[in-house]
Amino acid sequence: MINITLPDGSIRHYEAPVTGLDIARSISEGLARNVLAAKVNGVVWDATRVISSDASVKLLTWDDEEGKATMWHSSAHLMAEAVEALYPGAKFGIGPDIENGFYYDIDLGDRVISSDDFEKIEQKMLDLAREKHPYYRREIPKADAISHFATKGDEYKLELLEELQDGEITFYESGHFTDLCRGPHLPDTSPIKAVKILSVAGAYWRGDEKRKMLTRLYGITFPKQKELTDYLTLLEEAKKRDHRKLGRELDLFIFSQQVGQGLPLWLPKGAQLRERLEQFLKKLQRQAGYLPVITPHIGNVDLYKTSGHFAKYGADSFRPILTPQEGEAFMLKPMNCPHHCEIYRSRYHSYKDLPLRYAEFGTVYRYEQSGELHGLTRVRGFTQDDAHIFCTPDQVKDEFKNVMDIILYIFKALKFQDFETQISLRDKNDHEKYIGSDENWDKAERAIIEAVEEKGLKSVIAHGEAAFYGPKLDFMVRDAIGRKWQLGTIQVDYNLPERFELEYIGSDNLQHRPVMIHRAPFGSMERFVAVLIEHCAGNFPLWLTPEQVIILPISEKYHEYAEKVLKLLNNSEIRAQIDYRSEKAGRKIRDAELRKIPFMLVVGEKEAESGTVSVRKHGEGDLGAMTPEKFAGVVSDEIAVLLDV
RNA sequence: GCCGUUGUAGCUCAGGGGUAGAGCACUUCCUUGGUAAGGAAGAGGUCAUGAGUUCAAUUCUCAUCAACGGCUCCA
Repeated sequence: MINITLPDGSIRHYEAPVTGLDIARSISEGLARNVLAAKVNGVVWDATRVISSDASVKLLTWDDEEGKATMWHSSAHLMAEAVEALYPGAKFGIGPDIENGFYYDIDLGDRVISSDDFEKIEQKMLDLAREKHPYYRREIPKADAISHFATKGDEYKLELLEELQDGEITFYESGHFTDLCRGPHLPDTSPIKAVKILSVAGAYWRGDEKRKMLTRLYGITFPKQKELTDYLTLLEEAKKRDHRKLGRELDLFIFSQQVGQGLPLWLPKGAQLRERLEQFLKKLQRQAGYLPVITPHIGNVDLYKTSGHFAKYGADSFRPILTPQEGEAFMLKPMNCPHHCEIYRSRYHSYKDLPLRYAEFGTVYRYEQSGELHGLTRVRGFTQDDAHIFCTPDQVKDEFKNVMDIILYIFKALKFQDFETQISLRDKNDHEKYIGSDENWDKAERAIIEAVEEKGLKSVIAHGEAAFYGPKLDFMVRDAIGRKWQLGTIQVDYNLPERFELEYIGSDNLQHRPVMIHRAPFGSMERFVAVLIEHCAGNFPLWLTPEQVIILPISEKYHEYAEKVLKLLNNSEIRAQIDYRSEKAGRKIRDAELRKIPFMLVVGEKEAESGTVSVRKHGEGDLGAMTPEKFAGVVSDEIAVLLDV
């Protein structure tokens, strides 16, 4: 007798060992048809795997993340089978499920797969799926596994096998494809009804740039054709939010090959947007006790030797600039912190001065590999909303929390609700990668973890992701197509104060070393604006948007009245313009809607006579007529609401 | 940097061994209008750059540059 506890707490009794599929059948045929895998005592298993003792079981379907993952993992095998059939002799690396679909890394020898080949692979997958091949799980001795792949000549699987212990090796077989795999998998291929190969890319074997580059095929599958269609529509919609596309359409920024790759040119509207963000943060920083500083765009190489940046990144930086006479070497500023350290060092400090918070919108230049550049999110010249807080060790946690408050306020004001936070700690086994003592690292890591806990923020801990000089807390936000970008960052640093021999005189009249906190709530203006564009699809909050209002005269006869309205609005600090073109109202409205201008004011005979404006709101439509004064009130009210968070 | 794809007008794209096309945008003219595109005419391109093949290259080959999708990297 076996007792199976289901998620609702009910217990079902079975005479003999059962599989997840058996349990599903005993509940309903419909469930049995939909079950993709079974979670047995918290571990995802094949639905066909025998459960021989009492267990709690959750049957997984397409509605469960783990059900989807199982389906996609099985789909990766299906794709591999199709590729093997179409490209005999292909060798296979790894093929996991991912957030949206799956991929498989394949060594095709001299052959190349391009997007033209996707259709035939999709078709082959569908043909194979229809044959309803079961996925068989087999436990296999290591020696047999090795001989299988040695015969096949697949060195990648052999390498993976080297790391596995005898007794924990399983093979999965479906159709003509056998793979070294931990599983779990679908009962058979039949749930895979809709297939799309999404893209092909190169990927280094085991993520190591020194090793061979394999062909990585990305795909996704669904149990229904409609879900695939919906997913593809979603992708199309996301593309419309792409900041590179909107940046051009809304005249925010451009790139020029003449100027150089990764060097954005901010157009007037983009510059206004960015300046407004800067002013917003500057105000917050004034209130929080930050002091502005300004430092040059270049710094002597020795400065970066002192900071340690030169040793770490010198080889991967823009080459130093030399003076013609003296032969001095200057680097384009890759970081603001060394400059700020020099400012701190320029005079004696008492503990009474601390914390000292130096803030600067500092433009830095970093050589990023050409393949890395991406719109405004990854550039070679960018402006950090940087600040460095010099404080006593006791002040670290409070200062850290104050910075978190600023970041959280900004995210709230801009409606970034679904951000993630990541605590990046060092890899304790890798001493090469970091500078500074273990003791200081421990102190800094503890301070961050505690501050995050005390703020009640949910976060993930990433070991080995710390900067070389200290641990950090990053705020990550996703772009339109789900890629994660780091925006705000707070980093504790015990190392630069050491390297620059920074000091303060304590109440004991002895010299002490301050702690430094690097922080940038936006991260970089470029990346932040990029993510903001995608986040709001170009419909910026009223207080930020470069053009708040456009006045649309019905005909030339009302230009004079339009100008009167404009003057009034400008006096109320509202950013408005007049569309003087000799176009019909419908046309002017359409263009203003496409430009995503929040308010349109239609003025014609009626309005001129009654001293009103007809207000139309972007995306909503006609709000009716009101006096310009009342409209100005509407605008300032809306801004007040947006900023009251 | 690596793998793959792409590069034709400001933008979106069609075309194709015999020195180029559309729509939108732009300019001018007509039109003076009421909540998502009024009409006409015009101007605009060394077909990314450089070599090669050819009687002839924007088209084919190669290289370079850049963009795009990934990988690696990211102070």
